[in-house]
Amino acid sequence: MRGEATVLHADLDAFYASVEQRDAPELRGRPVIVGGGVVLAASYEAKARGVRTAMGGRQARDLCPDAVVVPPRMEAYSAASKAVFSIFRDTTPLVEGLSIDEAFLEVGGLRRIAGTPEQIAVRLRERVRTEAGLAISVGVARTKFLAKVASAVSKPDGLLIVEPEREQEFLLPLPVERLWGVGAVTAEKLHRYGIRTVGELAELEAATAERMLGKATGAHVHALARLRDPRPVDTTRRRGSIGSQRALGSRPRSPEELDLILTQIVDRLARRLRDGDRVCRTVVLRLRFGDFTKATRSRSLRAPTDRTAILLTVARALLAVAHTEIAERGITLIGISLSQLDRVDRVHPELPIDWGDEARLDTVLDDLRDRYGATSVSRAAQLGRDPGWSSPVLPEHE
DNA sequence: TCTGGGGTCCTAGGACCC
DNA sequence: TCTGGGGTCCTAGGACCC
Repeated sequence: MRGEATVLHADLDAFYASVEQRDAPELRGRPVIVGGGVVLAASYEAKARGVRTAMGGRQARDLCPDAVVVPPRMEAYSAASKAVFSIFRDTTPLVEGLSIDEAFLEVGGLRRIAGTPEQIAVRLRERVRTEAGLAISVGVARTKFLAKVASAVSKPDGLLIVEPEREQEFLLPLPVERLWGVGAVTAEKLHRYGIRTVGELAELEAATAERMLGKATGAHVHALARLRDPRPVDTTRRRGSIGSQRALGSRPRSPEELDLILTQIVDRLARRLRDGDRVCRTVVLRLRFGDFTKATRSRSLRAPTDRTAILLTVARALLAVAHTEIAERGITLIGISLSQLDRVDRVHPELPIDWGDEARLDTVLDDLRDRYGATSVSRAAQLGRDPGWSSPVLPEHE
C-alpha cells in the first residue's frame, strides 16, 4: 500500500516570456527573450534555438539574432502570478507556493466534490488558459518530488500522471540531473563515480551516497532516487528572508553612489517588511567584487525591527567595514538580505519592535569596529541617525 | 559562460552556556 | 582554573532552485 497519486505540481511554461506574448500579440509565434544582460526567460521559440535561462545576453543574441528582446516587467508577472494562484486556491485550500510560477496542490480529499486528480488537473489547466491566458504544465503523482518531475517531463503545455505502480519505470531511467537538489556540482561528482541515471544512484547504499556527496545532500538525493519523499503539501510555509540586489557593471562607483543604491535597496525592503507585517533580526550585506568573487557580511540585532533607520544604519556599517576591499577590488553587485523574519504579532511584547535604543545600536556598531577595525563605522552611524537622510528623496512606491 | 534577481537549505568554526 | 560533552546562536560561505 503506497497511497494514491493525489499531489499536483503546477508549473507555468516559460512564465515571463509567456506573459509578454499574451500581452503583445505581435510577439506570439516569435522567439522572445526577457532580460538584457542575462536571459531571465526565453519563449519556446527561443528555447528551440538553444537560448537558455541565465545565459549571457550576447550569447543568446548570437544564437537567435531575430529574437525580440524585451525588458522585464515584474509588476505584470506578479499580477499574472496572483491571478493564477487564486485559481489554485479556488481548486483546493491545500496550496503550497514554491515560487512566482509554480505550486503544489493536494487534491486527495476532493474526489466526491471535484472528481479524480486527473479530472481536477484537466480543469485547472483549462481555467488557467482561459482565465489567465497562460499555458501551464501539471504533473500528478503520489509525492511532491514525483509530481514535480512529472510536470517538467510533460512540458510544454502538458499533463502527466505517474500512477503509483509505474513510478520506478518512470523515474529510474532519468538522468540524475532531474533529481531535486542535484545541480552542476553534484551531478559532476556523481558522474566521476560513473553514476548517470537515477536508477544507478538508487542501487547504492545510502551511506555510500552520503560519502560521495556529504551527509545531507547524499541522504536527500538517495532518498528521492529510492522514491522516498514523505513531505506533505505544506500550506503554512512562510518566507524566511527577503532580499534585493543590484548588479553594477564594471565601472568604478563612488562611495556616495554606493550609499545611494544601498539606501534605495534598504528603503524598499523595509517597506516590504512593514507591508507584510513582518520584522527581521539579521541584516546581510551581499557583495560581488570586480573579479566576480562573492562575500557576505552580516549582523544580528538583539531585538527584531522593521524600522528603515535601524536597518539602514546597520547596512551602512556593514558596507563601511568592507570599503577597503571594495576600493581595492572593485564592486559589481551590492545587495541586502533581511533574515530571521517573524510576524509582528509574534514578537514578544516585552521586546520593543521599534528598536529605538541607541545604546544597543551602538553595541552593534562597536562590535563591527572591534571585528574589522573600521574607522568609517561611526560615520555610517551618524548618517543613519541624521534626520535629514530619510526625509524622503525616495518615492513612496517601490 | 563574461555573468539577474529572488529565494531555500546545509556546513563549519567559534562563542557561550550548562 | 582541571576537563568533557551537548546545545544554541552567530557569521561566512556555498550549492541549488526558478
